[in-house]
Amino acid sequence: MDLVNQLNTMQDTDLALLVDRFMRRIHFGLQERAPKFDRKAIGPGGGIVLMTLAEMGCVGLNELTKKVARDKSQMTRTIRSLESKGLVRREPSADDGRVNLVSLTPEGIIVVNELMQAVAEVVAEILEPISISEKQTLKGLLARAVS
Amino acid sequence: MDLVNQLNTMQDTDLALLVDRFMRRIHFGLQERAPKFDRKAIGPGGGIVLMTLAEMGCVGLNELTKKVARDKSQMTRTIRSLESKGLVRREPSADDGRVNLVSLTPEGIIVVNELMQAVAEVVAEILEPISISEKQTLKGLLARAVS
DNA sequence: CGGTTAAGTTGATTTTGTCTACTAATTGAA
DNA sequence: TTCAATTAGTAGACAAAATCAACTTAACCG
Repeated sequence: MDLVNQLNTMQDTDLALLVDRFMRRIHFGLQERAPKFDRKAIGPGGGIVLMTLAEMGCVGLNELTKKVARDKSQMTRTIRSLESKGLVRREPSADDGRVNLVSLTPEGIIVVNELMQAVAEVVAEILEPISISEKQTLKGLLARAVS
Repeated sequence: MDLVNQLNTMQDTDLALLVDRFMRRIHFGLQERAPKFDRKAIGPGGGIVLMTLAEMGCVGLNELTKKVARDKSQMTRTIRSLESKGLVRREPSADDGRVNLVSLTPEGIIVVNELMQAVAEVVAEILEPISISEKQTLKGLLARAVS
């Protein structure tokens, strides 16, 4: 790594802090609005799973776990909780007897739509100081980084 | 809000997921390297506080709490833990008898430097697919958003 | 067939987050 | 000046999430 790269790397530290603060602001923003959309008390953990399911469709628990970058055992419990609330459905895969396919129920779709609207509002609020084209840039960069 | 804005806002949802995944990847990256730099077992919570202190210098607990966007009572406990490890120091403020000023000790500075190097490496690794100028853009956008 | 790997579950433990109540110091206005 | 309201910080209790290890079952591969 050359000198320019090294100097640049050292500055990346605060990027981690920025991302953390971004995350926390989303969190607080959603918490404020929770009474309006979180009637099922899904919480942050459940919310991320639901939104990821909305993105991925019907998917095995393990694959879902990798996507959200959390622990398998925790995912089992989160899914069970969402299932008990009627928001997701599980069915054994026909192809592979080990995998349990998880997907949103019709009610889950309603709930995740309400959630996503709240998330969109909160994010829009946080990103208010930057322009629309900059938002696209930001999203594109993040997507390339974490893909 | 006009139609274009509204459409755009709806897409902001996945930005929250991207930020979450980014955060988790930093987390896992650091966890892998933890044996190499986290000799004091400060953990994620302590790490964020130490890095924030490195950024802010000597600062009251309440101000620090607002910066990292966490709970006051939790911050009290985190600081106490770091203090017991000799990484931070507390002293009552001369100006205001209520505030406890927190700052890094010399040992804390050493530890936070090691930590920041690890963070920088992990972030650089995650951001490997994007160019240096794009990193600057990303950081600038995030800074403007969460400032 | 038998060993190895992968998916998922369970249990135990720790770390964080959250909420309420509290003390002490400060502020500010009658 | 005095007293009510606010602010900084602490403590306790509890809930949510993360972590780690052990285990079952199914699939894979030689």
